[in-house]
Amino acid sequence: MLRYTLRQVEYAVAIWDHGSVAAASAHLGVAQPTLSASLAKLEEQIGLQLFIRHHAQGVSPSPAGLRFLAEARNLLTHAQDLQRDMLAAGTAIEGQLSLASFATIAPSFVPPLIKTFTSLHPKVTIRMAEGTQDELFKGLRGGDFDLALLYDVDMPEDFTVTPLTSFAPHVLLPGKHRLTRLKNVPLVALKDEPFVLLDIAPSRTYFTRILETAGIVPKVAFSSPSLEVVRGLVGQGLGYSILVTRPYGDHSYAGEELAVRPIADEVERGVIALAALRQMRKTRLVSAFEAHCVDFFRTVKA
Amino acid sequence: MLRYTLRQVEYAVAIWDHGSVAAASAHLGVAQPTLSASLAKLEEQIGLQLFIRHHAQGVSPSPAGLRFLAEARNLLTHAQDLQRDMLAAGTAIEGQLSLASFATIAPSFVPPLIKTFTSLHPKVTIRMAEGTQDELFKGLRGGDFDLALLYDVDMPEDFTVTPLTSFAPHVLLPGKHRLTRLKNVPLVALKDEPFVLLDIAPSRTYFTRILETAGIVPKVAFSSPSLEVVRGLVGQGLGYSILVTRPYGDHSYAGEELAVRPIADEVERGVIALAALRQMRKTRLVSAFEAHCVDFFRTVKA
DNA sequence: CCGCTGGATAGGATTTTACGATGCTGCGCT
DNA sequence: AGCGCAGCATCGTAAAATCCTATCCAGCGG
Repeated sequence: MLRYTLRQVEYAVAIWDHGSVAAASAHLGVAQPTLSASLAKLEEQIGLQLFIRHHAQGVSPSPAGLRFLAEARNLLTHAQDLQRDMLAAGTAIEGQLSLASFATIAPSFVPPLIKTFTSLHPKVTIRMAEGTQDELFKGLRGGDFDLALLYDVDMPEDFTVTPLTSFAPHVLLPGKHRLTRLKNVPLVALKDEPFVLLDIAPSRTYFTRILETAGIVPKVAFSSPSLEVVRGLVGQGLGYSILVTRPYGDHSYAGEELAVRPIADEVERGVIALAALRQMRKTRLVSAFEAHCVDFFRTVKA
Repeated sequence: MLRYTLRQVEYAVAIWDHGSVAAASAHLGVAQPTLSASLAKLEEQIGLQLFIRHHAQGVSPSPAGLRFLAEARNLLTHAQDLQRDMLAAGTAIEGQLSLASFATIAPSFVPPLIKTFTSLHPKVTIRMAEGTQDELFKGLRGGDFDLALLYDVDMPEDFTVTPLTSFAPHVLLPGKHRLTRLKNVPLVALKDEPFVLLDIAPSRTYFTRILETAGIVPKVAFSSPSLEVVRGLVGQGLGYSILVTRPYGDHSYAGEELAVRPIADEVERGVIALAALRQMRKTRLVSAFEAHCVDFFRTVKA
């Protein structure tokens, strides 16, 4: 248990600097008896007489006091540095931001977001992480991330959600599929086709809900948690898929041609949002990044 | 002005270490609401949320909190180190002692005193200084010295004095002086001899007082603040002197023979003492050295 | 000897810190 | 599904710390 306070150290060092209790009192804007008592108490608590009192002539450090005071000043600056850093961390836009992103969203949006934000605020560094929705939730709740970029689907109550933009899901077909003739694909047309499901929460429930809302029971032929594996499977002609994320270039990793078609029906759009733990008080850095994301997607859309 | 206390930091770090307020409470022996309130206040004062609260599952640091806590732990160990050092400085026999000595006493006694003390307490270092009585007083009052070794003559009221030993003053004569025939020299025999005065306070008044008490008005032919210069002057046959300090070997620096004779009269002895500022609370190191000096002179005399 | 300077003390108001008791909420067990 | 448990927050209150104003007291200088 510590037996002295930073306040006491602060006062003692000020008395040292000014050579007298009275001078320190004037300089600190604290009553002289306050300093006198504080010093007496500090001396009692550390069991060391710090100053020699000269009547009407101030005080001077004792030999042992001198050693304490030198060290005490170090401690004081240490404490002041910490305070400065922390006040800055709460109010300035600098330091580290921990951003997590849903795996399929990250590649398209995180790099440009970071690029534009850090060029506005060069003193900011951003740590990135990816994961499934559950991992993002866990990370936010566990304090691993400040913010998470994800789809606004099945969000628990303890998060705040800031919608950024939305995308209509599309049908993904093998390049040579007969339905590629259609400009827009009605969901009923997929009724009997084999379905390749992107199997990550919450995408899984989102996609099946779209189909079931249209009265279709999807025939899940394959499923994978990897977007690129799903695209590869479709490319191989093993079925169709319904996706929101649309990488640049309509080819799978293996090179097969893919066809992307809008859905003719009115369907629930995939809403990309920024989530934060509701109970977390946001630092200015976090708020600034949040605002930046909103801006970014507004200007991208326009 | 610092906006947080070491106590708050201590508690916050403990909460971090134990993963929950309740666990920290049990470990610190402090009521849980106390920690809870202390933490809330700290968070408010530094403007940062440090922990995320999990209902019935403890707390975990937020991303920003983690950075604070890491730094805070450094500060805490810094503060604890300082406290440990200072408690040790007050109670253990280690660290630095600042010892001043009256110039003529130093050469004979300071080296053996230090030798014996540091061999008993190897962790002690001793800084030495020499000076005239006035310089010793000033240094003690100004906090430059812990203790001063001096003659107990004309001591102001604001010092404590610990007598260590005493020496009878002696008459110093040129080697060939006619009075060297006497085994003891009565002071009246010096009545018309030229006197060489060791002119340092308080020796000056001490020696003249001895002579005047015997009804003699000394004929001061020469005076010098240096013991060895006085001995040299006597060696040259320029007069006699009265001294207390008696170096080994009865020759001056220049090599002239000197004769030392006891004083036949009953005279005031020169009392060597250890002085400290009365208002100074003594550290254990200072007390130990004081006790050692008393011991040392008791055994030397025996 | 008197006034000035500067530290210590006294008394009292305010703030802080601590406690016990209790409330509230999510998790896990039955 | 409900219930108990775990764990943080809140409330009320007592004790302690902090700070203020007013005053005292001791050296020093004129």
